[in-house]
Amino acid sequence: MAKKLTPRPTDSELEILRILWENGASTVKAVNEKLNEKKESGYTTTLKMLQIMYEKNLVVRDENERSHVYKAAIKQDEIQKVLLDKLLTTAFSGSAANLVMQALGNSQPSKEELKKIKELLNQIERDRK
Amino acid sequence: MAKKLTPRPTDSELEILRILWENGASTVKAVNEKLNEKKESGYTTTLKMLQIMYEKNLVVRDENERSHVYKAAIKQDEIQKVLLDKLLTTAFSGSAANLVMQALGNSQPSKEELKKIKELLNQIERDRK
DNA sequence: CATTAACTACGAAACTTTTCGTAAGAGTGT
DNA sequence: ACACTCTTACGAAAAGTTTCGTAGTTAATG
Repeated sequence: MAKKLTPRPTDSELEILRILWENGASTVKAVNEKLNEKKESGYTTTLKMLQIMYEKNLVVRDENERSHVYKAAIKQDEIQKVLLDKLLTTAFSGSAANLVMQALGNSQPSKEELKKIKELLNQIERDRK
Repeated sequence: MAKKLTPRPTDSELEILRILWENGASTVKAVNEKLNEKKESGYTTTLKMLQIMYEKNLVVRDENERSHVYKAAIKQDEIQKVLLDKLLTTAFSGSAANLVMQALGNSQPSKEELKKIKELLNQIERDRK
């Protein structure tokens, strides 16, 4: 049975994962074009990154076509959880409430978002009982 | 005028900053001892880290005593904001509400914490009007 | 005043991550 | 078959981070 260790993408890897989550399965060319919207980056650099990510099982690829098609191998949720946990322990000393309050304070949540958050809070309280 | 660029501590630097935030001004020895509670780390390694952090202005130091005394040069809040913003854009595509909900979902906020969060939400709504 | 202990400074090795150049294969058109 | 283009593979340079050994300084102690 293959071991399943927590994925810890580096910053660059995360950038690429975001493109794959947003755009779905993509060729190296497509990923590279997206990357280049933000910053200059050579084609083979992107290729190499994807190859490394493939070795690390961060992505899967379909080699049937001449241009391989890459796809994120992990869900965005999972990485969000991993990174959130890490931030929580390293920068917030484990206090989720502090983290949440900072996040709310620093952002401009819409009315709908506020509502959804409140509902979640109510639900947590209900479940608690 | 001195330039003020966003501090981006590395993981190890953040570990040391946490110790300084928690324990206040500390000698290399004290920091190293704290570090060693978690993992083996040579004295000169810690010293070097603090020296590098000093060059980067992540810490200040008092050289009056033979053992220099280091102190975090940035408030924990500031770093929290920087890292939260980064996480928000890189992993949550900018959706603070999603981040907040994940954080609430993954943690067990106490009754008091829930209350504080609700109050903050109410306040945001009030200010909105 | 020599020895030892507690420090700092600093270069450089070891590791990790990112970037890129070059080679080679495969398909297309002449 | 030849040249041209698009693509992958891969080694290795470049850049960034972490760890540590060694040398030198200061202060205290016999």
